[in-house]
Amino acid sequence: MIRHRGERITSGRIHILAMLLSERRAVTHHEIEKRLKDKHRFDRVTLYRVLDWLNEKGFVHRLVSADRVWRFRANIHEHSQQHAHFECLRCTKVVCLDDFETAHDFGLPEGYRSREVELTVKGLCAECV
Amino acid sequence: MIRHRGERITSGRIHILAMLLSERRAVTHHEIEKRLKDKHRFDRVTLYRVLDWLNEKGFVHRLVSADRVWRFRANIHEHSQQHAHFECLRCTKVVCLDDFETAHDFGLPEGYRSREVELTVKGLCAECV
DNA sequence: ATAGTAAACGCAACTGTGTTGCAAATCCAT
DNA sequence: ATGGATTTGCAACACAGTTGCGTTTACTAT
Repeated sequence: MIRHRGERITSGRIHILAMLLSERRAVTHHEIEKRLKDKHRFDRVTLYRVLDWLNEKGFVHRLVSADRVWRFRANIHEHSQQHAHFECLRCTKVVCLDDFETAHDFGLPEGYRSREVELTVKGLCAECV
Repeated sequence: MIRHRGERITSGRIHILAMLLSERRAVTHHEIEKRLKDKHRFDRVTLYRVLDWLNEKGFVHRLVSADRVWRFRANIHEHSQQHAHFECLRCTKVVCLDDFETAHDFGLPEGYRSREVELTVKGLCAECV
């Protein structure tokens, strides 16, 4: 995937992107570190840099939830300007809701320009209900 | 307002709530500190605690934006479970959009329960266009 | 294959937000 | 006014994320 776009390949990028692709939730850097610790041990900084890079290149997207921690998720629909996420109020898990459509007219003030829309639904996930 | 609800009054709570009520944006603790520095100087911790308290008591609400900083805003419509915010991608200003209605069915997974909905529109504000 | 170069990595040190423990100050009911 | 609970300020801390820099790695040109 990465080579196909003519980008530089490193083992970090491969493992991290593969892990994110296999995961349907948005995950924190801790979760990534933990899941990859047998395969490859990364410095925290490297992890952040790889994730930023993946984000910049459009392979993943990044979101911040109520605990103020970045979470990352592989992009399924590229170039999508709409994201919807569910945050569990109890276990803080974040799930991406891929299929949503919004009414687009949310009374923006005069002169304001919308570029991206993010919808966050907070509640309880199936395990925490 | 605070007394009316039978809650304890302190000068911090008064000044901070008054400031938030007079402001139509969601503001960071820095902005609050700056705006109040002639009237009253607070310790950072006190500010956070007052803001948490105001949030718990439902006088204000709290949101985290892309810079991972809490922002606070006085509640206009109490008990509202829907918030909409606009974030400027250039100046990171946050404005609350009070009038929005959502289509309510965002395909939550089986067993998930929605309790709060937050819509964030990212783009450029009038000054940054 | 090999050498050279640009990019990526690891380490250490740093920044900034937000939190905790505790003693001193303040609020408010009596 | 006074006593007891609540708030405040200070110092120290926790943790996510960042920066600088010297070393290593990936790719390119030979």
